Amino acid sequence: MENENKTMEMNRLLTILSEGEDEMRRLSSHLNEQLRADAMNVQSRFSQAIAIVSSMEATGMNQMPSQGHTGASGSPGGSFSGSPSEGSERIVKKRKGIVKRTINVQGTVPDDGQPDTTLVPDDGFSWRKYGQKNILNAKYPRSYYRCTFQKNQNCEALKHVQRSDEDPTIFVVTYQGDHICTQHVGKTQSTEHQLLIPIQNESDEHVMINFNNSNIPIGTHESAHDDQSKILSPSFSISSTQAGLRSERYNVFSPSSTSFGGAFSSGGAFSSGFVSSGASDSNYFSVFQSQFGADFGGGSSFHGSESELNDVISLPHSSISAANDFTVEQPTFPFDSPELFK
DNA sequence: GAGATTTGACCTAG
DNA sequence: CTAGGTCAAATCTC
Repeated sequence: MENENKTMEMNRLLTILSEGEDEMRRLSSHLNEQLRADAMNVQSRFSQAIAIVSSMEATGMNQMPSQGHTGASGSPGGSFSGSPSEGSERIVKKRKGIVKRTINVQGTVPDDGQPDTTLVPDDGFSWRKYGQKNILNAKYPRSYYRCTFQKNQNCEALKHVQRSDEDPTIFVVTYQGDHICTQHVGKTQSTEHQLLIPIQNESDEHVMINFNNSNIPIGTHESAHDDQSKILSPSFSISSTQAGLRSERYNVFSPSSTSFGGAFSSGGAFSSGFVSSGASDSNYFSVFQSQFGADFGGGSSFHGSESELNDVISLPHSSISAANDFTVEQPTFPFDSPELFK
Protein backbone atom coordinates (compact mmCIF):
# COMPACT_ATOMS: atom_id res chain seq x y z
CA MET A 1 0.00 0.00 0.00
CA GLU A 2 2.73 2.34 0.95
CA ASN A 3 4.65 1.26 -2.10
CA GLU A 4 1.64 1.96 -4.27
CA ASN A 5 1.47 5.46 -2.94
CA LYS A 6 5.12 5.89 -3.55
CA THR A 7 4.84 4.64 -7.07
CA MET A 8 1.95 6.94 -7.66
CA GLU A 9 3.80 9.90 -6.34
CA MET A 10 6.89 9.02 -8.28
CA ASN A 11 4.81 8.88 -11.41
CA ARG A 12 3.37 12.24 -10.59
CA LEU A 13 6.82 13.56 -10.14
CA LEU A 14 7.87 12.13 -13.47
CA THR A 15 4.94 13.79 -15.12
CA ILE A 16 5.76 17.10 -13.57
CA LEU A 17 9.38 16.92 -14.51
CA SER A 18 8.60 15.79 -18.02
CA GLU A 19 6.29 18.68 -18.54
CA GLY A 20 8.72 21.08 -17.07
CA GLU A 21 11.32 19.80 -19.43
CA ASP A 22 8.93 20.11 -22.36
CA GLU A 23 8.08 23.63 -21.41
CA MET A 24 11.69 24.58 -21.18
CA ARG A 25 12.25 23.12 -24.59
CA ARG A 26 9.46 25.21 -25.99
CA LEU A 27 10.60 28.21 -24.10
CA SER A 28 14.09 27.96 -25.44
CA SER A 29 12.79 28.25 -28.96
CA HIS A 30 11.51 31.69 -28.11
CA LEU A 31 14.68 32.96 -26.60
CA ASN A 32 17.66 34.62 -28.09
CA GLU A 33 20.80 32.61 -28.48
CA GLN A 34 22.41 33.59 -25.22
CA LEU A 35 19.40 32.79 -23.14
CA ARG A 36 18.59 29.74 -25.14
CA ALA A 37 21.77 28.10 -23.98
CA ASP A 38 20.77 28.81 -20.44
CA ALA A 39 17.27 27.55 -20.98
CA MET A 40 18.63 24.37 -22.43
CA ASN A 41 20.79 24.02 -19.40
CA VAL A 42 17.71 24.17 -17.24
CA GLN A 43 16.00 21.75 -19.55
CA SER A 44 18.84 19.34 -19.10
CA ARG A 45 18.43 19.60 -15.36
CA PHE A 46 14.85 18.58 -15.66
CA SER A 47 15.91 15.76 -17.88
CA GLN A 48 18.49 14.58 -15.45
CA ALA A 49 15.98 14.63 -12.65
CA ILE A 50 13.63 12.61 -14.80
CA ALA A 51 16.26 10.01 -15.44
CA ILE A 52 17.05 9.80 -11.77
CA VAL A 53 13.45 9.41 -10.78
CA SER A 54 12.94 6.84 -13.49
CA SER A 55 15.90 4.94 -12.26
CA MET A 56 14.66 5.08 -8.70
CA GLU A 57 11.28 3.88 -9.73
CA ALA A 58 12.60 1.20 -11.99
CA THR A 59 14.85 -0.14 -9.33
CA GLY A 60 12.16 -0.27 -6.76
CA MET A 61 12.83 3.05 -5.11
CA ASN A 62 14.71 1.25 -2.41
CA GLN A 63 17.52 3.68 -2.62
CA MET A 64 18.06 7.12 -3.73
CA PRO A 65 20.99 7.71 -5.93
CA SER A 66 24.04 9.35 -4.65
CA GLN A 67 26.19 11.94 -6.09
CA GLY A 68 29.84 11.48 -6.09
CA HIS A 69 30.41 8.06 -7.36
CA THR A 70 29.02 8.44 -10.75
CA GLY A 71 32.53 8.53 -11.86
CA ALA A 72 33.35 5.42 -13.54
CA SER A 73 30.77 3.59 -15.25
CA GLY A 74 27.48 4.34 -16.68
CA SER A 75 27.49 7.97 -16.18
CA PRO A 76 30.74 9.64 -16.63
CA GLY A 77 30.93 13.15 -17.75
CA GLY A 78 27.80 14.34 -16.10
CA SER A 79 26.78 15.93 -19.32
CA PHE A 80 23.44 14.35 -19.49
CA SER A 81 20.93 16.45 -21.23
CA GLY A 82 18.00 14.32 -22.07
CA SER A 83 14.83 12.84 -20.85
CA PRO A 84 12.31 10.11 -21.18
CA SER A 85 10.20 12.61 -22.95
CA GLU A 86 12.30 12.11 -25.99
CA GLY A 87 10.69 8.81 -26.59
CA SER A 88 8.75 6.34 -24.63
CA GLU A 89 8.83 4.45 -21.47
CA ARG A 90 7.84 0.86 -21.33
CA ILE A 91 7.93 -2.10 -19.10
CA VAL A 92 9.31 -5.21 -20.68
CA LYS A 93 9.13 -8.72 -19.38
CA LYS A 94 11.10 -11.03 -21.54
CA ARG A 95 13.22 -13.73 -20.09
CA LYS A 96 12.06 -15.73 -17.10
CA GLY A 97 9.40 -13.19 -16.38
CA ILE A 98 11.97 -10.65 -15.33
CA VAL A 99 10.48 -7.21 -15.43
CA LYS A 100 12.56 -4.57 -17.06
CA ARG A 101 11.85 -0.92 -17.36
CA THR A 102 12.93 1.01 -20.39
CA ILE A 103 13.20 4.72 -20.84
CA ASN A 104 14.59 6.85 -23.59
CA VAL A 105 16.90 9.62 -22.62
CA GLN A 106 18.80 12.12 -24.62
CA GLY A 107 22.51 12.15 -24.17
CA THR A 108 25.04 14.50 -25.55
CA VAL A 109 25.71 14.85 -29.21
CA PRO A 110 28.06 12.08 -30.22
CA ASP A 111 31.46 13.08 -31.31
CA ASP A 112 33.54 11.01 -33.68
CA GLY A 113 35.67 8.60 -31.81
CA GLN A 114 34.08 9.46 -28.54
CA PRO A 115 33.09 6.36 -26.62
CA ASP A 116 29.46 5.90 -25.71
CA THR A 117 30.31 5.84 -22.06
CA THR A 118 31.08 9.52 -22.15
CA LEU A 119 27.68 10.26 -23.62
CA VAL A 120 25.48 8.11 -21.48
CA PRO A 121 23.25 10.13 -19.23
CA ASP A 122 23.88 10.17 -15.54
CA ASP A 123 20.99 8.72 -13.58
CA GLY A 124 22.60 9.36 -10.25
CA PHE A 125 23.42 5.79 -9.44
CA SER A 126 26.83 4.30 -9.58
CA TRP A 127 27.25 1.69 -12.28
CA ARG A 128 30.02 -0.53 -13.44
CA LYS A 129 30.20 -1.73 -16.99
CA TYR A 130 30.49 -5.46 -17.36
CA GLY A 131 29.86 -6.07 -21.00
CA GLN A 132 29.07 -4.76 -24.42
CA LYS A 133 27.31 -6.51 -27.22
CA ASN A 134 26.48 -5.81 -30.80
CA ILE A 135 22.77 -6.24 -31.27
CA LEU A 136 21.21 -7.63 -34.39
CA ASN A 137 19.96 -4.95 -36.76
CA ALA A 138 21.19 -2.24 -34.46
CA LYS A 139 23.75 0.31 -35.50
CA TYR A 140 25.18 0.74 -32.07
CA PRO A 141 26.30 -1.78 -29.46
CA ARG A 142 24.49 -2.29 -26.20
CA SER A 143 26.41 -1.68 -23.00
CA TYR A 144 25.69 -3.65 -19.86
CA TYR A 145 26.08 -2.20 -16.40
CA ARG A 146 25.64 -3.50 -12.89
CA CYS A 147 25.60 -1.66 -9.62
CA THR A 148 29.06 -0.77 -8.42
CA PHE A 149 28.13 -2.15 -5.02
CA GLN A 150 27.08 -5.55 -6.28
CA LYS A 151 30.01 -7.25 -4.64
CA ASN A 152 30.24 -5.64 -1.26
CA GLN A 153 26.54 -4.99 -0.78
CA ASN A 154 25.04 -7.68 -2.94
CA CYS A 155 23.10 -5.12 -4.90
CA GLU A 156 21.50 -6.73 -7.92
CA ALA A 157 20.48 -3.69 -9.89
CA LEU A 158 21.34 -3.85 -13.56
CA LYS A 159 20.88 -1.65 -16.53
CA HIS A 160 21.81 -1.65 -20.17
CA VAL A 161 22.16 1.28 -22.45
CA GLN A 162 21.86 1.38 -26.19
CA ARG A 163 22.02 4.29 -28.53
CA SER A 164 19.03 4.76 -30.76
CA ASP A 165 19.46 4.00 -34.43
CA GLU A 166 17.26 6.86 -35.48
CA ASP A 167 18.76 9.48 -33.25
CA PRO A 168 22.28 8.84 -31.97
CA THR A 169 21.74 11.35 -29.23
CA ILE A 170 18.96 9.26 -27.76
CA PHE A 171 19.85 6.43 -25.43
CA VAL A 172 17.53 3.60 -24.58
CA VAL A 173 18.15 2.74 -20.97
CA THR A 174 16.71 -0.44 -19.50
CA TYR A 175 16.72 -1.02 -15.77
CA GLN A 176 16.39 -4.35 -14.07
CA GLY A 177 16.44 -5.38 -10.45
CA ASP A 178 16.41 -3.43 -7.25
CA HIS A 179 19.05 -1.33 -5.63
CA ILE A 180 19.60 -2.66 -2.16
CA CYS A 181 22.86 -0.87 -1.75
CA THR A 182 23.23 2.20 0.37
CA GLN A 183 24.22 4.87 -2.04
CA HIS A 184 24.11 7.92 0.09
CA VAL A 185 22.52 11.12 -0.88
CA GLY A 186 25.07 13.71 -1.67
CA LYS A 187 25.57 16.10 1.14
CA THR A 188 27.88 18.52 -0.49
CA GLN A 189 25.17 20.60 -2.03
CA SER A 190 23.81 23.73 -0.60
CA THR A 191 20.10 23.52 -0.12
CA GLU A 192 19.64 26.89 -1.65
CA HIS A 193 20.05 25.27 -5.02
CA GLN A 194 17.89 22.32 -4.29
CA LEU A 195 14.33 21.61 -5.13
CA LEU A 196 12.56 19.73 -2.41
CA ILE A 197 9.47 17.93 -3.43
CA PRO A 198 7.32 15.96 -1.05
CA ILE A 199 6.95 12.43 -2.27
CA GLN A 200 4.00 11.72 -0.11
CA ASN A 201 1.65 14.31 1.13
CA GLU A 202 1.17 12.53 4.39
CA SER A 203 4.80 11.96 5.07
CA ASP A 204 7.84 14.03 5.58
CA GLU A 205 9.67 12.48 2.71
CA HIS A 206 10.89 14.61 -0.12
CA VAL A 207 12.67 14.40 -3.35
CA MET A 208 15.40 16.93 -3.55
CA ILE A 209 16.36 18.23 -6.92
CA ASN A 210 19.44 20.27 -7.22
CA PHE A 211 19.63 22.56 -10.11
CA ASN A 212 23.17 23.41 -9.46
CA ASN A 213 25.66 23.21 -12.26
CA SER A 214 27.44 20.31 -10.72
CA ASN A 215 26.04 16.84 -10.60
CA ILE A 216 22.52 16.77 -9.41
CA PRO A 217 21.79 14.93 -6.22
CA ILE A 218 18.30 13.74 -5.77
CA GLY A 219 17.13 11.87 -2.81
CA THR A 220 14.82 11.44 0.05
CA HIS A 221 15.54 12.90 3.36
CA GLU A 222 13.70 13.01 6.56
CA SER A 223 12.45 16.31 7.67
CA ALA A 224 10.22 15.54 10.57
CA HIS A 225 10.64 18.98 11.97
CA ASP A 226 10.54 20.89 8.76
CA ASP A 227 7.72 23.07 7.77
CA GLN A 228 6.90 21.82 4.32
CA SER A 229 5.59 25.10 3.15
CA LYS A 230 9.05 26.51 3.52
CA ILE A 231 10.60 24.13 1.11
CA LEU A 232 8.04 24.21 -1.58
CA SER A 233 9.49 26.97 -3.63
CA PRO A 234 11.49 25.16 -6.22
CA SER A 235 13.93 27.18 -8.14
CA PHE A 236 16.59 26.57 -10.63
CA SER A 237 19.29 28.85 -11.70
CA ILE A 238 20.65 29.75 -15.01
CA SER A 239 24.16 30.91 -14.71
CA SER A 240 25.53 32.09 -17.91
CA THR A 241 29.17 31.54 -18.54
CA GLN A 242 29.23 33.79 -21.49
CA ALA A 243 31.39 36.77 -20.97
CA GLY A 244 29.70 40.05 -21.29
CA LEU A 245 26.23 38.71 -20.80
CA ARG A 246 24.31 40.98 -18.53
CA SER A 247 23.37 39.27 -15.34
CA GLU A 248 19.70 39.36 -14.64
CA ARG A 249 17.18 37.63 -12.56
CA TYR A 250 14.06 36.24 -14.14
CA ASN A 251 11.16 34.84 -12.28
CA VAL A 252 8.58 32.53 -13.61
CA PHE A 253 5.68 32.63 -11.29
CA SER A 254 2.18 31.40 -11.07
CA PRO A 255 -0.07 33.37 -8.81
CA SER A 256 -2.89 30.96 -9.32
CA SER A 257 -1.07 27.74 -9.65
CA THR A 258 -1.17 25.40 -6.74
CA SER A 259 1.16 22.80 -8.00
CA PHE A 260 4.44 22.38 -9.68
CA GLY A 261 2.60 20.47 -12.36
CA GLY A 262 0.33 23.38 -12.91
CA ALA A 263 3.21 25.71 -12.91
CA PHE A 264 4.78 23.97 -15.80
CA SER A 265 1.72 22.82 -17.58
CA SER A 266 0.49 24.69 -20.50
CA GLY A 267 -1.64 27.50 -19.37
CA GLY A 268 0.02 27.31 -16.01
CA ALA A 269 2.84 29.36 -14.74
CA PHE A 270 4.21 30.42 -18.05
CA SER A 271 0.95 31.84 -19.15
CA SER A 272 0.44 33.37 -15.77
CA GLY A 273 3.58 35.33 -15.64
CA PHE A 274 7.10 35.52 -16.72
CA VAL A 275 8.91 38.56 -15.60
CA SER A 276 12.29 39.99 -15.20
CA SER A 277 12.85 41.04 -11.67
CA GLY A 278 15.90 43.03 -12.37
CA ALA A 279 19.59 42.58 -12.26
CA SER A 280 21.33 40.20 -10.00
CA ASP A 281 24.52 38.28 -9.96
CA SER A 282 23.18 35.55 -12.07
CA ASN A 283 20.42 34.82 -14.42
CA TYR A 284 17.82 33.18 -12.34
CA PHE A 285 14.56 31.46 -13.02
CA SER A 286 12.32 30.78 -10.13
CA VAL A 287 9.09 28.96 -10.02
CA PHE A 288 6.91 29.98 -7.18
CA GLN A 289 4.10 27.89 -5.99
CA SER A 290 1.95 27.63 -2.97
CA GLN A 291 2.01 23.92 -2.73
CA PHE A 292 3.64 21.21 -4.63
CA GLY A 293 1.76 18.10 -5.50
CA ALA A 294 -1.54 19.45 -4.37
CA ASP A 295 -3.49 17.71 -7.02
CA PHE A 296 -2.72 17.46 -10.61
CA GLY A 297 -4.99 14.92 -12.00
CA GLY A 298 -5.37 11.65 -10.28
CA GLY A 299 -1.82 10.50 -10.25
CA SER A 300 -2.45 7.32 -12.09
CA SER A 301 0.39 4.94 -12.42
CA PHE A 302 1.92 4.45 -15.77
CA HIS A 303 3.98 1.87 -14.08
CA GLY A 304 0.99 -0.31 -14.68
CA SER A 305 0.78 -3.66 -13.02
CA GLU A 306 4.35 -4.61 -13.66
CA SER A 307 3.44 -6.27 -16.87
CA GLU A 308 1.51 -9.02 -15.33
CA LEU A 309 -0.85 -9.01 -18.23
CA ASN A 310 1.35 -7.98 -21.05
CA ASP A 311 4.88 -8.68 -21.86
CA VAL A 312 5.37 -5.25 -23.22
CA ILE A 313 3.56 -2.12 -22.29
CA SER A 314 4.56 0.74 -24.45
CA LEU A 315 3.93 4.17 -23.11
CA PRO A 316 4.79 7.11 -25.26
CA HIS A 317 5.74 10.10 -23.25
CA SER A 318 2.60 11.91 -24.11
CA SER A 319 0.63 9.18 -22.47
CA ILE A 320 2.35 9.91 -19.23
CA SER A 321 0.66 13.20 -19.30
CA ALA A 322 -2.51 11.65 -20.55
CA ALA A 323 -2.45 9.21 -17.71
CA ASN A 324 -2.59 12.14 -15.40
CA ASP A 325 -5.30 13.87 -17.34
CA PHE A 326 -2.90 16.39 -18.64
CA THR A 327 -3.05 17.89 -22.00
CA VAL A 328 0.12 19.37 -23.26
CA GLU A 329 -0.52 22.06 -25.70
CA GLN A 330 1.40 24.94 -27.02
CA PRO A 331 1.65 27.37 -24.17
CA THR A 332 0.70 30.95 -24.50
CA PHE A 333 3.64 32.83 -23.16
CA PRO A 334 3.11 36.48 -22.42
CA PHE A 335 6.76 37.22 -22.75
CA ASP A 336 6.83 40.75 -21.66
CA SER A 337 10.43 40.99 -20.86
CA PRO A 338 12.27 42.51 -23.79
CA GLU A 339 15.52 40.98 -22.62
CA LEU A 340 14.17 37.57 -23.35
CA PHE A 341 13.93 37.91 -27.04
CA LYS A 342 15.99 38.81 -29.97
C1' DG B 1 48.10 -1.62 -6.95
C1' DA B 2 43.21 -1.11 -6.99
C1' DG B 3 39.40 -0.52 -9.44
C1' DA B 4 37.16 0.32 -13.93
C1' DT B 5 36.74 -0.75 -18.87
C1' DT B 6 37.24 -3.56 -22.96
C1' DT B 7 36.37 -7.49 -25.51
C1' DG B 8 36.27 -12.27 -26.99
C1' DA B 9 34.41 -16.49 -25.22
C1' DC B 10 30.89 -18.82 -23.14
C1' DC B 11 26.11 -19.59 -21.44
C1' DT B 12 21.21 -19.91 -22.06
C1' DA B 13 16.32 -18.54 -23.06
C1' DG B 14 13.39 -18.66 -26.70
C1' DC C 1 20.28 -22.67 -33.55
C1' DT C 2 20.52 -17.85 -32.70
C1' DA C 3 20.78 -13.63 -30.35
C1' DG C 4 20.92 -11.59 -25.97
C1' DG C 5 23.24 -11.66 -21.68
C1' DT C 6 27.26 -12.61 -18.65
C1' DC C 7 31.94 -13.93 -17.51
C1' DA C 8 36.62 -13.12 -16.99
C1' DA C 9 41.29 -12.13 -18.64
C1' DA C 10 43.65 -8.36 -20.55
C1' DT C 11 44.18 -3.66 -20.56
C1' DC C 12 43.65 0.98 -18.99
C1' DT C 13 43.43 4.82 -15.67
C1' DC C 14 44.21 7.08 -11.54
